[in-house]
Amino acid sequence: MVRKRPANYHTRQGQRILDYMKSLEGGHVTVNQIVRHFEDTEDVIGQTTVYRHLEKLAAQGKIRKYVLHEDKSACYQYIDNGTNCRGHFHLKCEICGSLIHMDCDFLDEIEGHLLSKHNFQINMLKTVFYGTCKKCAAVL
Amino acid sequence: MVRKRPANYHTRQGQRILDYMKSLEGGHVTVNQIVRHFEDTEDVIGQTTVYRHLEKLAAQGKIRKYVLHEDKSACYQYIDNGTNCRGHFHLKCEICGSLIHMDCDFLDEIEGHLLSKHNFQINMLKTVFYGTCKKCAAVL
DNA sequence: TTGCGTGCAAAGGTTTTGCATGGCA
DNA sequence: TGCCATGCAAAACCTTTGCACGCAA
Repeated sequence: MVRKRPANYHTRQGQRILDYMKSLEGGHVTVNQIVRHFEDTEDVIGQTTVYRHLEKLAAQGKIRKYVLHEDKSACYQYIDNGTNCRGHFHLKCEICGSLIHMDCDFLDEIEGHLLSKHNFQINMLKTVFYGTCKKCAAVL
Repeated sequence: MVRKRPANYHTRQGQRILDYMKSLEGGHVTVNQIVRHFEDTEDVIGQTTVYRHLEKLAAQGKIRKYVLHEDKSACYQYIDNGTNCRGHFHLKCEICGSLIHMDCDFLDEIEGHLLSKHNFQINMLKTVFYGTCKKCAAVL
């Protein structure tokens, strides 16, 4: 029998990474930025460790991973558990990077359409709509 | 003065790549798949050449480049100016990993709603709907 | 002939993996 | 003590660039 353990030891590195992600208050960072941040504080954490923690946190739903086109590397962002993200979609601006939470009844229409017409059960927690937000569209 | 020449020589490789993209009838391929395709036909084309042609074709608007999250490499798709210029949904099954691309008028509704109600211009090339496909839902 | 096209090789960058060591419980 | 976590080094990948040679016009 394969038992999947929680296996979440409390380590200095794990705690520091989570704390740092929280401290960003919604801002997004790349793995490299995280590594450099800890180098600056002389509290070095190996990049392999950073990758592995981010992967774990993303799987737990504590952070979200983005792959923005302009950047070559992925961006990660902490998700505040205080706000319940279950009932809405996320809009990610590809230009300024801001994440917009969309609470709207239209959500049900999308969900219903995909399920009834395409037999597809959408996962709202993971799905992100990419595009251009109001502010950035105005500048263009 | 910098003069940008058209500089479009007609070559075997360029023609074969364009023909192949057209033959896919809307399907996606990666650079690797293209290279392997020509290896199979014993009409080998270097991957550098493939990259450069795809870049050129994308700049000309003849093909579309997708950078999908989970995939490591970019996907390219021929754009049929007659029928296929509208774009489509991308549904990614989180269980079996299959990518479903489907044309549906509902796309316009989503686009319109996000723009009119939320001032958000969605980028359908980048947006992927995550969830569970029909087959995998049946197994669960 | 001119100069772009081609493709090998190598570089550049991100992410993953192997493995010996370190550290939590 | 038993595992998991860590992090160095190396591998695995994708994409771009340098350069000599090929080929279209």
